[in-house]
Amino acid sequence: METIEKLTKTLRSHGMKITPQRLMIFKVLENNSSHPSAEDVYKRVKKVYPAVSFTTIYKTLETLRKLGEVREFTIDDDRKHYDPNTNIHHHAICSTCKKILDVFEDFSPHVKLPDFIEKDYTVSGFQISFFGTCKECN
Amino acid sequence: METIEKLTKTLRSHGMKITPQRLMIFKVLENNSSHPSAEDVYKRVKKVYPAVSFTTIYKTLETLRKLGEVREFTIDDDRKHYDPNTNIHHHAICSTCKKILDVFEDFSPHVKLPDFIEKDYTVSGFQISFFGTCKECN
DNA sequence: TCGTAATTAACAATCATTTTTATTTATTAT
DNA sequence: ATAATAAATAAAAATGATTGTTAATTACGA
Repeated sequence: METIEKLTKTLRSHGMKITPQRLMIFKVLENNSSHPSAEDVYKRVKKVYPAVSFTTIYKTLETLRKLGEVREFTIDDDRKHYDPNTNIHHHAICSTCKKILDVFEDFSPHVKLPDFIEKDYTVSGFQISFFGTCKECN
Repeated sequence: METIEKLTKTLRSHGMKITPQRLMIFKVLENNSSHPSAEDVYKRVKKVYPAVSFTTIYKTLETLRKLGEVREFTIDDDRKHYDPNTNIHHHAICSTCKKILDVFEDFSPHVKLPDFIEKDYTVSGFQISFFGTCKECN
């Protein structure tokens, strides 16, 4: 099944409208694994859809997040980033160029959660951020 | 050696002035492991030092960060948080009350860094965020 | 095709943080 | 100890990301 069709179904099942803006923003995200900010998304969408507003980008990103279609996260940056890959994975961040690389390794078998967390918390998952410097910036 | 004395020495060695504001902000942080935001720090400092300005809090927090006296980080929140514990440790965040708990477990022996990161990145460290719900919010 | 509620675009507002500027203060040399 | 001065502070304005408001537009069921 096409992912865009899956989105269409999801939207419909939630009684939400299928608008060109939503489809476009979703498509832009699907083809962008560079963890874009709202502004990045806005710029890309604007190329194809010059009349789009920033408000729509923000609203739609929140909609997609609520629907579980994108993951929202912050690094030590002043803006939020969006990731079309909602599967569990981790990140390696270059402290110089701020580029974010995906790390698809599954660490859960190796990371033993401390007992006190298990007792006091209902842990739903964990996220590892590797810090360092990438090849290009070295 | 008192930590406040260590700070005094560090400031002096960097040719920086030892001001009551700096000492107070540092003290507030030392006694606060709840990962306060700049505003949290401001409120606490203001109780003892009512004339303090927000600017000073921000400037001083940046100063302390540059000196390596505090760690700055962001969770999926819209504000930065400050941690007086600069040793490597991890966090457990309650998605309901947003409280942040320290996790002092050393995971480095158990987390095998993927080869491609080792090759492309000079990894300086990693940080694990555990997500879930705390006892009180369950 | 029409009616209507949802969505959008435009714009204003907000919130955290940063910058600017004039005043004050900690320190160093006298 | 005092004065000179470079750094730090307070106050206020500016900025930049994000959110709220409102009126116009549009998707879609009747």
